[in-house]
Amino acid sequence: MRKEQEILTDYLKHKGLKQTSQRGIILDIFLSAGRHLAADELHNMLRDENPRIGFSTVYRTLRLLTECGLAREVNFGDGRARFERALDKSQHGHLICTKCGKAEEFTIATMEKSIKQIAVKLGFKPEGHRFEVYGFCKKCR
Amino acid sequence: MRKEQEILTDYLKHKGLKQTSQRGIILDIFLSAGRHLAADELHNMLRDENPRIGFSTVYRTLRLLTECGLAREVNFGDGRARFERALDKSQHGHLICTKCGKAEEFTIATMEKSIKQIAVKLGFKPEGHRFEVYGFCKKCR
DNA sequence: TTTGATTATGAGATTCAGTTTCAGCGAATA
DNA sequence: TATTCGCTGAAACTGAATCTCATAATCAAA
Repeated sequence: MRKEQEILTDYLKHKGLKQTSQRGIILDIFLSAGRHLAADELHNMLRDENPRIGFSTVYRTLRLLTECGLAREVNFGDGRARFERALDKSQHGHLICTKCGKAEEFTIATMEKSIKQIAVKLGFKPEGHRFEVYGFCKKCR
Repeated sequence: MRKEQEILTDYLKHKGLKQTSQRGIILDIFLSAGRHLAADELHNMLRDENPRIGFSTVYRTLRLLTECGLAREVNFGDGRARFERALDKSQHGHLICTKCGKAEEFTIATMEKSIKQIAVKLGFKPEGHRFEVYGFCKKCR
């Protein structure tokens, strides 16, 4: 069993929730897909193979994956929540093209440290962050 | 006439748009208010003095202010667009308390440089960015 | 001024993503 | 296998944002 499936299983057990085929399928698709999927995009990807899985379930499962640390919600300012893999991925920022909508990732090693310093100075306890740069990608500029 | 009013007037003239009392009032309230106002919050602030100004107008005017560079749209992840003064304010990040919802600002002078370096390396042309840190503020931690 | 072209306004309707509801369904445990 | 209790899917609902349209207001020209 892949590590992510195990994490989900453990989380469900721990919370007294149930293992269902839908949850397994959704996790699989989520992991195999590229990054930054909106709930309805994932739902569309399921449709062909699993036409009986409803949007609500996809949505609820993405929430579940976020809760148990397998997914992370990101927002690119277009009013749709997107989800990306969270496990084994360090925090990073996104370069979002305002023309074609593509999102690239970038890491800033010093970013984490800077945040901590600022937060400590202001008595703020950081739990997570979001760093997005908007502009034009190589193709669209 | 304050500088901001002048900028709005110039912008309207330039675009062939019309000066209206509503636009003046909304700009005034926007400038006098604290930061990070949602459209409906601003609308509520108007209500007592100007019960005839509709929400649509507030909303459209905030868009207008954003267009002409007087306002900037910020998003704190709760699904509501907020607006803050843009003029004479350097780019900054926000520390957002996930408990009480309060947002503090912090400046990121060194971050600007990092962004530019990264963008250049990836062929990305940055136009603006958003940097938000979520956590617990001094009171709520 | 008055006129006339054109933009602005406000109330309500619409949209759209996200969320909730609820009547069965199905997984887990004994 | 029976019983319990969470899960599912379709549809209804929510709330913010956006659009529509009849009427009102602006402003440049006469």
